[in-house]
Amino acid sequence: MEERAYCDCDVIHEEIVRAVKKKVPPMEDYVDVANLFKMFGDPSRMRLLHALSMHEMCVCDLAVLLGVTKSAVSHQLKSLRLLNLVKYRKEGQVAFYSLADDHVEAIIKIGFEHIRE
Amino acid sequence: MEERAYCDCDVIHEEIVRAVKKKVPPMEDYVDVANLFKMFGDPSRMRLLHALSMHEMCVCDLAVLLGVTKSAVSHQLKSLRLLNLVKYRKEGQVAFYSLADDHVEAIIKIGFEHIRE
DNA sequence: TCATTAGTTGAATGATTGTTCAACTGTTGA
DNA sequence: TCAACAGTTGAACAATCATTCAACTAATGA
Repeated sequence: MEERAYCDCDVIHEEIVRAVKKKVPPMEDYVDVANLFKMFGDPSRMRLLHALSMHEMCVCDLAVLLGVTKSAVSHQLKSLRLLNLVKYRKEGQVAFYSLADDHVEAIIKIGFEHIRE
Repeated sequence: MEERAYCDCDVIHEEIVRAVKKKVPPMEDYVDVANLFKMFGDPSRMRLLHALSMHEMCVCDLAVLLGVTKSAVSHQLKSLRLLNLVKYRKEGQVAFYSLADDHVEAIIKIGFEHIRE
């Protein structure tokens, strides 16, 4: 993650490395993209997102469906909310969660397509 | 990750949960999809994959470009190889790595698009 | 033939992360 | 007014993971 000054070997194909280096976006972009995909990189969270792609649900429903505590679900939903992957509407004390937009569903879809190739 | 028998709350919307439960794929599928996205969920690996999307490269080139050891790169490439996300051709002692197919590039692309929305 | 070099591997380590527990907030309705 | 309940939060813990180091394999070329 951190930039290092040395390496235990020399570059072999300098021209290529130099050319690629020129086109490399700032580190921050990679961190953002990685943080995005990290949300899809856990089976429980994947199940949660996939469930929400079928129907909006409250925290208790999700907890029962996934077989984990309300707390676990709430923690996960918070991470997902911070990255704008889910949204919710409140009805009394009940929070109905759903996917934030079609992008999220598209990523879920591409994932399932890939493993069933 | 493990199935639990209890939950600290009751289901609120039984019909919804039952309906969704019917459409839920086996756990193994979620594990596979999660393992796929996990590969894109690390900034270093994301940089590595993005670099390979521009040009095939050997382990040393990648190590210098990313500022990590050959060993680190080799470990990452092994994980990526096991999931069929990268392939390589050998020329003497030099292994030229590249993305396995267009699917991989598509996922990288969708990630960058998402963060620049 | 042997020193050099590209790449791999396994163990060790430090960091990250997913879950639970317990305590909390805020809303409802009796 | 207050008990019940949906949801959140933070600390703690166990598991996972990315990296390094050191030792190794195999190919090159002098």
